[in-house]
Amino acid sequence: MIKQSIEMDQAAAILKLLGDKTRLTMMRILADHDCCVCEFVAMFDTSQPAISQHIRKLKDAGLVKESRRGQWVFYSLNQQYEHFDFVQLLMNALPSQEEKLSELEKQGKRISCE
Amino acid sequence: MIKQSIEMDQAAAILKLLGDKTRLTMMRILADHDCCVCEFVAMFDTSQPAISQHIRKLKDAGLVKESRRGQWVFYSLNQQYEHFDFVQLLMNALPSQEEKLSELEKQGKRISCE
DNA sequence: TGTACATATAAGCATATTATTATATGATAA
DNA sequence: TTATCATATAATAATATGCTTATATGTACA
Repeated sequence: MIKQSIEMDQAAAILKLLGDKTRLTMMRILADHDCCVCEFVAMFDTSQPAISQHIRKLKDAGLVKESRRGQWVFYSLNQQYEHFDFVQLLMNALPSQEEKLSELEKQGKRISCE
Repeated sequence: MIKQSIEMDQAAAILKLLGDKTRLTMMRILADHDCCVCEFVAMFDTSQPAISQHIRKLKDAGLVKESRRGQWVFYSLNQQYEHFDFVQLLMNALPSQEEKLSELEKQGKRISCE
């Protein structure tokens, strides 16, 4: 088995993207479940355009993929991403962000998208 | 055994630091051997002050530690760093940078510091 | 078709980042 | 003690980043 290793500039680019608390948290959440934009907006203390712009960076880099479901746009980790295993390794080293979602649920904001 | 998990803002801060090709490569090299500043300067295609400033960021964050040996300043990974295991996990996922050092050796620049 | 909701994009601004040049500091050795 | 080498710091300039507000797009539904 050949160990396909990531190159340094690619790794640096990924780490740079993940070196932002909002994006990193989004990714960690997506590692557990798909999420729609409005949930992220409710979850983070920032504006909808800011969220949208963070997501776009992740999408442009290929880390996440989108799927529209009616009015809503859901995002998920892109398992076809060239360095998905590298991303996963990282996500596994981070604490689950379940509370973020349960908070939403408490506020009744989770279901609003489903 | 309690799994001491890193917090998201700390993780993001580390990833941000490592999200720079020069710093990331430095760290990967240090994961294998201590290195002195002049070696880094010879290795990367950038100025001595630029290198010095990158190292400072890593040092300020606690990721590396310095030790002066005569005229030279050597750096090494700080194994006492609170999130050393997180850093190591990352380094292990990256390709060895041995060629960078062997290039130096070829040019006779490696020994210049020892 | 028009209104409402979800999301994306554009433009502008404040701040952060990184490199460069010039200079300072610190150690060694003649 | 002065010259030299190694490294750090300061000042500055160019560029990147991330936010905000305003607006556009896309979908659903009355």
